[in-house]
Amino acid sequence: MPKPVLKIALDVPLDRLFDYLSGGQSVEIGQRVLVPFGRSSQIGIIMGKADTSDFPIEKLKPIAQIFADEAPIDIETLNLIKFSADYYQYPFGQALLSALPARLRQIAPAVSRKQYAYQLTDFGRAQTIEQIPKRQLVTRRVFEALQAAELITEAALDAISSSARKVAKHLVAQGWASSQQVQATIKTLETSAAIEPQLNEEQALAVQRITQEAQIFKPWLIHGITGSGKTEVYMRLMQHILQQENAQILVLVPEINLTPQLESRFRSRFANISLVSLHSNLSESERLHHWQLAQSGSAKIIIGTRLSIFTPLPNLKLIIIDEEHDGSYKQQDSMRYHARDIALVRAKRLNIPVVLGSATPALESWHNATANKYNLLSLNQRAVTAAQLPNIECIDTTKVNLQQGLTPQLIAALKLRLARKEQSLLFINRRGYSPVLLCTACHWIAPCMRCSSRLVVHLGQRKLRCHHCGHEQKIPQQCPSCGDADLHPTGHGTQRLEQTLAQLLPNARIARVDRDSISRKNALVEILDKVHNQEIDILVGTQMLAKGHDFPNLTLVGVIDTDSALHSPDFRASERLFAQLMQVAGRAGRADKAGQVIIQTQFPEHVLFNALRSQDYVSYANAMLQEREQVQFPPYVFMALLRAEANDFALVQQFLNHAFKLARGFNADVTVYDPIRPQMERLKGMERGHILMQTANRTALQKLLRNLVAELRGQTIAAKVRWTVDVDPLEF
DNA sequence: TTAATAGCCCTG
DNA sequence: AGGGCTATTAAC
Repeated sequence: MPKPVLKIALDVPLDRLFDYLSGGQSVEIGQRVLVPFGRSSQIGIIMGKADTSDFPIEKLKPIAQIFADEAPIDIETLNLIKFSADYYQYPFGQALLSALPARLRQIAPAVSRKQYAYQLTDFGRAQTIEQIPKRQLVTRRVFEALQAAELITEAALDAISSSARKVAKHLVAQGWASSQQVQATIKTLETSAAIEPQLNEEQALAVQRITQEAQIFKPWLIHGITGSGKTEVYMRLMQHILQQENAQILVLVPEINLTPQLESRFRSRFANISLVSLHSNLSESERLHHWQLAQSGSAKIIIGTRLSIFTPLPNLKLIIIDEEHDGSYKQQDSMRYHARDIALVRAKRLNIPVVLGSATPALESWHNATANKYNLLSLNQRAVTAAQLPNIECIDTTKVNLQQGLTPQLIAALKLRLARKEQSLLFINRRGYSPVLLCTACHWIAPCMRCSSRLVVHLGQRKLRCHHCGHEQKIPQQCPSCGDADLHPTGHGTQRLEQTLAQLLPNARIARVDRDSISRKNALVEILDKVHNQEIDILVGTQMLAKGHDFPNLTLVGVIDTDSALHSPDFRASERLFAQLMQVAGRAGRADKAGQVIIQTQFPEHVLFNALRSQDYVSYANAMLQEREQVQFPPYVFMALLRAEANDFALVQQFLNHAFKLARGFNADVTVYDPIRPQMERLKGMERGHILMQTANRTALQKLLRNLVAELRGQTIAAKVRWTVDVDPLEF
């Protein structure tokens, strides 16, 4: 006789389970159900079964529906999400439901697993590959695949390219192929795997050491300079792990911009192994489909962004975290988890290795490596032996005459590359035309009405725009403060730099890469293709360009203005800047051509630039760690923030003062600082404030937060503000 | 958190 | 009495 009471997790901000009657149906833990809740319905997950309830049993409602044909979520995944919800002080039900694909959170549509498969029509069989233009590579490969096999499923098409489905549909429209619906299975193409390059000594050693201990929990930190071939090491490890039957591997990547590259490298190396990606650019049904392939164990390699750390993976044997220092592993809303930290927990619980890779590890990770909590593996040689490290120089902008923000040295270097038919990259971390609109008469600066920020001039659209809240307005004709008509866009952004370059170097072919120019889905890929085909001479862009793109003919990198980060009040700003500059510098001279990096700055003697010039992450990291230890900042202490915001700052103040008194009373081991305002005092019309809590004792902090949150929930003042706890915050 | 409802002041 | 507002409380 099945137990009558079910404990169910729901997507509600109440940190507890709800009891329902099973109605005599047999159910499993982890199964998805539909239940009546209040006057509506909710999707829930069964977390337990019991004979009785603490709630009056006659008030319990029966569940409305069990999704019995779906595989339940396994206990390991449920426990991992439970741990995260507890650690990050977030309601478990919400944590759990938000880890599922959106389709599984919706009440209406049943799960769709129908899939299409394609085959050539008689007409299609009569065609030859020569009829497809050489440049339509994907179309050619799809056509070849269709010729070779009787029936090609969508999963198999995915293995060719992410655009292969579209191509197949196009072939149907042309009458070359026909489609039919099939049972969802997963087949992959048998194609010849890409050739494996020779490993250098360091790479070989890294692979050897990790594979020797591949059956147990061990965190590895691969510190490899740009171009040292980290990806090749990952792939050898994956090959080794995949020898175990059914083994699954999770590869975390920071952002979706990076995924297609890594994905295609993995696809060509592991041509006959099923690989899926999980990221927010997928359609809802694709995401569900990939997630289910992962959950069923049929997908062996899973490449995903931070959320994929919570994907059910029945045979997970290895976790790889690429660019582990990247801030996008930390979620900045709802449950503010850090995917890298959760990955460590997951690997430990499964007793499997976890590999972190970076050219500039996060100081937290570096600290763990020097303390022997992580095993450090260094790759100091570039994998292409001919490739040399770039020559980095700083130009003092206070000592030369700038031409539209550019130093003569940088302009000369750009001209030289043009003459040599080599490519250049200019890095400027400010999009738009200019960061401020200034009235030269009264020094009024256009502010955002909803945020404590300045509006950025976007000349192309003749608009002022707030980069924090998205607010847009027309550029005023005269100063709203003094009526003067002399309003000047001041400072440089990507658009202005692009325009300046076009004037200075009229023959250069220039492309700009920032969030504005690549809003279209394929725009970035198209520009990068053009760069590869030598159709672009100069790339202008923001940090988007810093990541993982390999341009063999790029020999010059110019860095325009990063000085503001040198003196930022955020103690992590210099760590981020160093990582970013190391990364952009690494874009120069990857192949056999020596690269040059020119940094324009007012502070050429700054220690950060000295470390950068010698490409010396290690000594700079050690110096930063020493500083952090002296002033007792992370990783030497643990921090948590209680953040609050409301339309009315008085409410924020009232709430934080109350919380402050509570927190002070809980635990003397934790230092609780007075409520303060963050750098961005106002954001999207909300007044903000926070309390910082700090301690060397993580357990004490956890305990305090648990008590504090429990106490605050349900207090009247807490209902009047929006508040969240941020454990191990990255931004203040 | 949302949403229903209890409580309160106001008008008529 | 009932409209309109805010504060309180339940959600299984």
